[in-house]
Amino acid sequence: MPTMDAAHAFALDVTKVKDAAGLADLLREACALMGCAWFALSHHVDFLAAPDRGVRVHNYPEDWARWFDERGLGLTDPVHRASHRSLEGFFWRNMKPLSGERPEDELVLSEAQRHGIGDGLTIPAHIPGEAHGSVSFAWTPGIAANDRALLFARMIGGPAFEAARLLANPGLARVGPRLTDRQRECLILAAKGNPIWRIGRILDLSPDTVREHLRNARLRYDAKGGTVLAVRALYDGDISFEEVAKR
Amino acid sequence: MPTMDAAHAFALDVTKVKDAAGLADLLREACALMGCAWFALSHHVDFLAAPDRGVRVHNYPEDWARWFDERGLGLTDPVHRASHRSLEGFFWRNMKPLSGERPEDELVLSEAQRHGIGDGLTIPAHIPGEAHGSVSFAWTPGIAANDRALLFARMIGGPAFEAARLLANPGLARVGPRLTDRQRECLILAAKGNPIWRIGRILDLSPDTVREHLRNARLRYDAKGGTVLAVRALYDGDISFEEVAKR
DNA sequence: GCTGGCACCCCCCTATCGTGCTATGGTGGA
DNA sequence: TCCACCATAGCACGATAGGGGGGTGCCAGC
Repeated sequence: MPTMDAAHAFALDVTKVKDAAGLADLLREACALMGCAWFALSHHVDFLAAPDRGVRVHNYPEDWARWFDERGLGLTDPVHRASHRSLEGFFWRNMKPLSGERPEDELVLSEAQRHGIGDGLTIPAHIPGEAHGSVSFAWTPGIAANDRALLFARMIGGPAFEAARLLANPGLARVGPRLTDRQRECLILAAKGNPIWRIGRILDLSPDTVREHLRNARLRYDAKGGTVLAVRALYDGDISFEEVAKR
Repeated sequence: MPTMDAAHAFALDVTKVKDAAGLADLLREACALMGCAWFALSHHVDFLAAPDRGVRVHNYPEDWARWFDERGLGLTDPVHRASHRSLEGFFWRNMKPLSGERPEDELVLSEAQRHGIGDGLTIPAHIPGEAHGSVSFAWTPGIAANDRALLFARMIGGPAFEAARLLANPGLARVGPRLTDRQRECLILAAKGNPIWRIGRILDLSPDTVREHLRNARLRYDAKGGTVLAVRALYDGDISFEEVAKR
């Protein structure tokens, strides 16, 4: 039975996990409490065909995970899409209005069904300017996710994701190409709307140097222009809205 | 006593609230269950000296609210800052490592204390590319926020904020200057890195028209350049990361 | 009937950006 | 020692954006 005490214990334990396996064990236990078959905690990192940033811990069938990955569903997946539009956690059966409809969705859901994944629920996890993700629990076809499980998932989802975040990047829990300090400084000023010459004056650099830093930053993100660079750096957490907010 | 059943009831009731007063009543009840004195649900909308976007519901002393507003603490407030760096909810007494230190913080906290606001906890609420906010509960000085309250707040924070979001904008739950459709289309394509001439080709418009739409969009956001426009439109929810993600 | 907002189109001009190439000095690891 | 990476700086060119004009037609609200 999922209880507040169990959630409390989970929140305590999860701060102590050392690796993904430990996190998986805890999620498996939580899963058992809720009577569900599957769990999946994942960063949504397909944004730039990301290499290995972020963490994914799940007990889905390997077949399904492969099918999912081969199609690069990290962002297109209806559950992930819905989780980008919500914050409170939702049942999959209720997510259509959140994610809108896409022709491929039907295929994804039926394929999941084929792999023994029926109804489920998802707790979104967002931090402004950092990697996004979600924690999901799913049941075998025929069993409906219930309210109590959703409440329980709400209690443990945040801590679980926070733990994953720390595992992904023990240092500052940031994901992404990680610009150099100078590149970040230049980018932040540029994203605030400063022309290059003023960035140079502010940082006491030659305009050409600033241009060079921005150029290298663009290279890292494979971004054609300054706008794309800013957007991607924001999404990936190299810069945050707070830093870019004009003050 | 905050229980899962109470949280469940809250989550049901909160979907039915019609106005801010109704939401306040529910939060007051939740507050009573947790034994706390204060609640505050708020969008963090000081970003652009925002006029009236977003919702704020609280029972803080008027004096304190005024003091807070006069200083424009919407973004600078240490609790809000910390909530921009976390997702799982936190006790105020533990938030220093999250928010970093600023000299003014001491003043804010002691001023809060002076108004009868002691320890508390905050549940952050973020949606990529939408308004940020948080739900906080606070106790009178001397009483410490407890774990059970945190768990309870985790269960009700999301639904409460979601309700506030819908109140703020019954239509699509979006906050911000709301660009016209054409402006949005142009901006999205521009933020993907397309040069104006290509945007024109895609939308079957003259480049000058595209330029015109972008110009008007910039005017609305009072944004100097395209980068600033994209960042602000992202922050305010006129466009979302998903739309801007290269595909 | 007027005003305002929106979408649409056209012109010009200049500041800025994006990019290609080069080069130096420092640092840290293999 | 050498290589890789970073920060710094410079130069030159073409592409682009941003800002300033000028218009048209449509529709809603007063």
